[in-house]
Amino acid sequence: MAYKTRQRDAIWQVVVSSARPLTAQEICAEAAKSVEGIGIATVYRALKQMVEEGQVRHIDVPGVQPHYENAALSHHHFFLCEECKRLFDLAGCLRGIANLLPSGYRMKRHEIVIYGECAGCVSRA
Amino acid sequence: MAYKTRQRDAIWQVVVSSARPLTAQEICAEAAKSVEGIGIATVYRALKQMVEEGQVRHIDVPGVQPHYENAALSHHHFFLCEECKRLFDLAGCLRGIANLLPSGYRMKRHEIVIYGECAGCVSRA
DNA sequence: TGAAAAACGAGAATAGAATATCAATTTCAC
DNA sequence: GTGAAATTGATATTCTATTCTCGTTTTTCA
Repeated sequence: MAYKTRQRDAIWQVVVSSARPLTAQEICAEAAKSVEGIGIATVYRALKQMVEEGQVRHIDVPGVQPHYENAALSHHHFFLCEECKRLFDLAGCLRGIANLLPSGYRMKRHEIVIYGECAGCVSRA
Repeated sequence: MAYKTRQRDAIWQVVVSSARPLTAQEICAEAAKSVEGIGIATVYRALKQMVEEGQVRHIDVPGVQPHYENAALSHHHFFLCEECKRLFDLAGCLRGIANLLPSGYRMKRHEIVIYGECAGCVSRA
């Protein structure tokens, strides 16, 4: 049985209230504001469980550590700022992706990642 | 100065004559057919140099080891077969990718990866 | 309230790709 | 052909995100 703990509550709160995907480190740092001294192992344990239970999504983008976000968010893709290395959500998707497939191939899912500079870094430059 | 060696020739030949991106391991195994006993360190060294010199492209797709391919190939994306774990090239691209960007964001490049089953695995199933 | 089960935190251990090391071999310019 | 410089292959080492270990603490529920 799963126990309800201050640590897990804090981790969950951080994930669902974030406007963008976060790394385990970022989640740990943010959760530490509510639960002082929370350990990174606890964050990994909780995230792993939440991913298995389908509440949290694990996001792998080349070039940066894995990120995590609320799995309830609708289908979308990501933007990686090469300047500040932060990952952002992109709204919407594209049509015609299946047209890229050679005949005989079956598509199960797809990922789109855009690399560049976020608004903050563009204006700061 | 760079010396021309049997090993490098073999590695280069494997890369340019492959119909799809290969991993360092695959390249090593394939190159071993021309140069018996070629070591994995040599493959990594050669690939690293070729990437720096712009002849070879380093491809990072989540879930599989890095792959390498001829950098002279025109812009395209990738398909990962979740059954046989092989990576394939997809011809062409999509329009309107920049439309996904929030205002103020600057796109430098993009990646599209489709996951599914390749023709071989579909027909074998 | 008490006891069993689960979770915690700190730090050690793991794993796997990539790099470094180094003696032996190969390449190249002359 | 010769010697300096580069490369090779085997293996040790590094690196770092994640998991494991384990003694302690917290949660749950009768």
